[in-house]
Amino acid sequence: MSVTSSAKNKINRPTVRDVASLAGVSVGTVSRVVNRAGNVTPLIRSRVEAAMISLNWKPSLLAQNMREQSSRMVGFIFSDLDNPLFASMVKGAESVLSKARYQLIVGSSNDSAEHERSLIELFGQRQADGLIFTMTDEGNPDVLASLSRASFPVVMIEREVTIPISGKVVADHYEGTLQATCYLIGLGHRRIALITGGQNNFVGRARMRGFMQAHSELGLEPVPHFIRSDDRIADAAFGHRETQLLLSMDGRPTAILALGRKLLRGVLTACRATRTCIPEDISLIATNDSELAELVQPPVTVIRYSAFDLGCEAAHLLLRRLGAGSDWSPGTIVVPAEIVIRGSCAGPRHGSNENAL
Amino acid sequence: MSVTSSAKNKINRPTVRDVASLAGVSVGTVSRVVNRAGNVTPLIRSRVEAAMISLNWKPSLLAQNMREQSSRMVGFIFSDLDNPLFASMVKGAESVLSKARYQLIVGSSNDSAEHERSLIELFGQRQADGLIFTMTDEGNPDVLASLSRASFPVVMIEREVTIPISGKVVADHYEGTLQATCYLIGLGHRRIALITGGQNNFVGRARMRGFMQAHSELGLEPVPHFIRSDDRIADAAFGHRETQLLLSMDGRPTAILALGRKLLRGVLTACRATRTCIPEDISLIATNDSELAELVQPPVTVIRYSAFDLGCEAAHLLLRRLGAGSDWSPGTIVVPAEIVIRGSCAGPRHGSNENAL
DNA sequence: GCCAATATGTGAATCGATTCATTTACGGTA
DNA sequence: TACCGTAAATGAATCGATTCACATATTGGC
Repeated sequence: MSVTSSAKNKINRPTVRDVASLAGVSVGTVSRVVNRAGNVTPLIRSRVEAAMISLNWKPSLLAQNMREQSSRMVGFIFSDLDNPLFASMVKGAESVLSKARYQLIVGSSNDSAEHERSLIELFGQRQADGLIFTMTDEGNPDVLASLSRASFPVVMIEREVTIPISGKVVADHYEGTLQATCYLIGLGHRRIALITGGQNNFVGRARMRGFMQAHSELGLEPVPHFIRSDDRIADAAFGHRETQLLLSMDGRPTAILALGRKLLRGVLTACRATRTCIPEDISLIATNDSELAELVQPPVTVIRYSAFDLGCEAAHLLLRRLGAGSDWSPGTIVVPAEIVIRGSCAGPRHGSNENAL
Repeated sequence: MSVTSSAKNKINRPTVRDVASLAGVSVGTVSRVVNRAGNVTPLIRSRVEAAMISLNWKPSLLAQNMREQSSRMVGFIFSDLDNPLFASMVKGAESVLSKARYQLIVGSSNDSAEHERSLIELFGQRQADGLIFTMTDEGNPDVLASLSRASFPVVMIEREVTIPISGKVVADHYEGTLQATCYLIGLGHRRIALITGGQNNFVGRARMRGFMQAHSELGLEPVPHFIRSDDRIADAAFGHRETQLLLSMDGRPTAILALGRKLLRGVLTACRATRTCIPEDISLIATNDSELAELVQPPVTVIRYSAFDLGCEAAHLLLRRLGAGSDWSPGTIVVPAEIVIRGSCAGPRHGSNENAL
C-alpha cells in the first residue's frame, strides 16, 4: 500500500511530492517550474506556483545539498570573536559571501590547535565549500596535515604556510611599520623601542622587517635591547611590563612603537604609573585604530588597516576559486596600511637624546 | 551492470559502501560499528575500523542530517558584528553550542527587516534546529510573521515580542539604570539628564522605567526636557548633539546618564568642545564597559553587564528546548547588570544647583 | 486524414547514512 | 542428528530534490 509522504510525516514538512500531487502534476514538472524556466505551460506553471504557496513549500536545502554534493557554506576559523579585528573580518567575509548566496559557519579555536583540527574535520564532514582561516600557530604540523587532507579550498588571513593553499590575504604591516618608524626617525628620534608579539607568524615578521628596513634605509642601527618581542602572547600586561622596563633603562628610548592590538592599554597604564608624559617625555605609535586611541589624551598616532577589507578580500578570493575550475594559481592580496597622525608623537627632548650617536 | 560508487565518483569521497566492501561486510554492519556498539564481533569491528582508517572515511553530515531531518546547526541573526556586544554574544553562544556538537551559522541583518526575513526563511530551508535572534524592530509584522511560521524554536536576546517563542534572555537594564540614577541622586544631583535610544525596544523601555523609578522612589520628578530619547538611532553624533544642547540650557543638568554603547564618544567630544570638565562641571555615567571608559581621563563610571553571558544563556535555553519534547513553557533569563564606579561622578557644584527644588 | 516533428509531462534512479525486518550462523541440549 | 534460541549480519527502503530517458500530447504540413 502506497502512502503519500504528507500522510507519513506527522511533523508536516511538505515535500515536492505534496506540491506535485496538489497541483496535479509530477515531481519533475514542479522541479522545472522552480529551477529552469523552460518547457512549462503558463497554466501548469501557475497551478504549481499556487500549490507551492498554499503549502508554503520551499525546497529543502539539505536535500539539494545532498544531491549537489556541496553545502553552499563556508567555514571561518578564528581564535576569538572578542578581538574586534576578527569580528570585522567575519563581518566582511559574511557580507561578501551572503551576496553570493553562501552562508558562513563560525568556529572559535580559542588558540587551541586541537580545536582547529577538529573544526577542519567537522567542516569536511559538513561538506563545506571552503574555509577562511587565521591559524593560531603557522607551523603546527597537525593542523597543516588536516588542512592538506581537506577536500575544500582554503584561504588564509594574515598567515603564511608552507603547504599549498588557494590564496592568502594580508595587511601591509611591513609598509605600515616602515612608515611609522620613518616618521619617528624624521621627528629626530634615534632611540626607538619596539614592543611586539613574536616572530612566529607573518604579522610579527613583517613588522620586524619594516622596523629594520626603516633604520637601515637611513643608515641607522636599532638598539638591540629596545626590541621587546614575546613569542607567547602580546597582551596588555606584557605591554605594561615592557614599557616600565624600557622607561627605567639608562639612556631610555625616546619613542615606543607598540605593535599589537592589546598593547596600547598596557603602555598607557605604565606611562601613567611612572608619570611619563606623552608626547613630552616619550612618543608613542600603536597599531589598530580604536575609540581608545582616538579619544584618550593625547590622541594616539596609529597604524591603521581595515580588518573588514581583509575579510572581504578573503571571501572574494574564495569565491573566485570556487568559480574557477582546476586552472587556478594561488594568489596573495595585500590590504594597505597607513599611519594616522595624532598627538602622541613629538621630537625628542634634548636631554633624553644625550646618549644618541 | 553494477558499478561501485567509488568507481563512479571521480572526485573520490568514500562512502559507507566503500568501507563495507573493503571490510567485506554489509553497510548495516559498518553503521553498527560507527554508531551503536552492540552486536559486533571484535574481529569484524577491527576489520571495519581498519577500512575506515585506510579510506579516511567519516560519515557525511549532509547525509546524516538528511535522514535525521535536522542539521545540528543553529542560526544567530544580529544587526552588526562590529558592535562588540553582538560579537560577545556570538562568542558566548558558540562556546556553549559547540560543546553540545552544534554549529553556529551567522547572519548580519544590518538592521534591515527584509534581511531578517530572508535569513529566517533561509535557516528554515537549511533545517536549522534553532535560532537566536536580536530583532532590529520588535514590532515589525513581516518579521514576526516569518518567525511564527518558522519550524524551529526561537530564543530572543534583549527583545520582547508578542508572538509565542521558546524563551528570551535579557540584561537587567532596569536594575542597572535604577542603581545608576539612585547613585547620582545620592550624590546630591537633582537635575539629571538622560540620553538614550528609543522606546521601541525592550532595552530602551527598561532603562526608562529604571530612571523613572529611581526618581519616584525618592519622591523626585525628572525634568521632562532633560530626557533626550531618539526613536531612530543613538549614535555618537546623537550623543554629541544632545550633550551640547543640554549644556547650553539655562539651569542645565548637573549629571548625564548616557545609555547606549555609542553615546559615550559623543558626550566626551561635546564636553571637550565646550570645555566642560568631568566631573567638576558635570557628572557622567555611561553604559557598557570598554577600554575607552576605563582609560579615558577621568575614567567613566558605567553600567556593566556581560554580553557573553547573554549569548551563553540564550544557547542554554535553546539546547534545553531542543532536549525537551513538547512539554515546554517559555522562560525568561535575566542577566544581572551592575554599576562600576569610577571617577566621572561627583556631587553637584553649589552654583549649578540653584534652580533645583 | 495521417505522419513527422516538436513540445510537455512523467517517474524511477540518484546522492550517502541509517534502520529494521529478515536471514544466517552458531552453540548447546536431548 | 535434530531442534531451538540467541547472537550477528544483511540489504532494501527511507529521507527530499533533481535529472533524464522515455512516454504522451500537440502542432503543422501535405
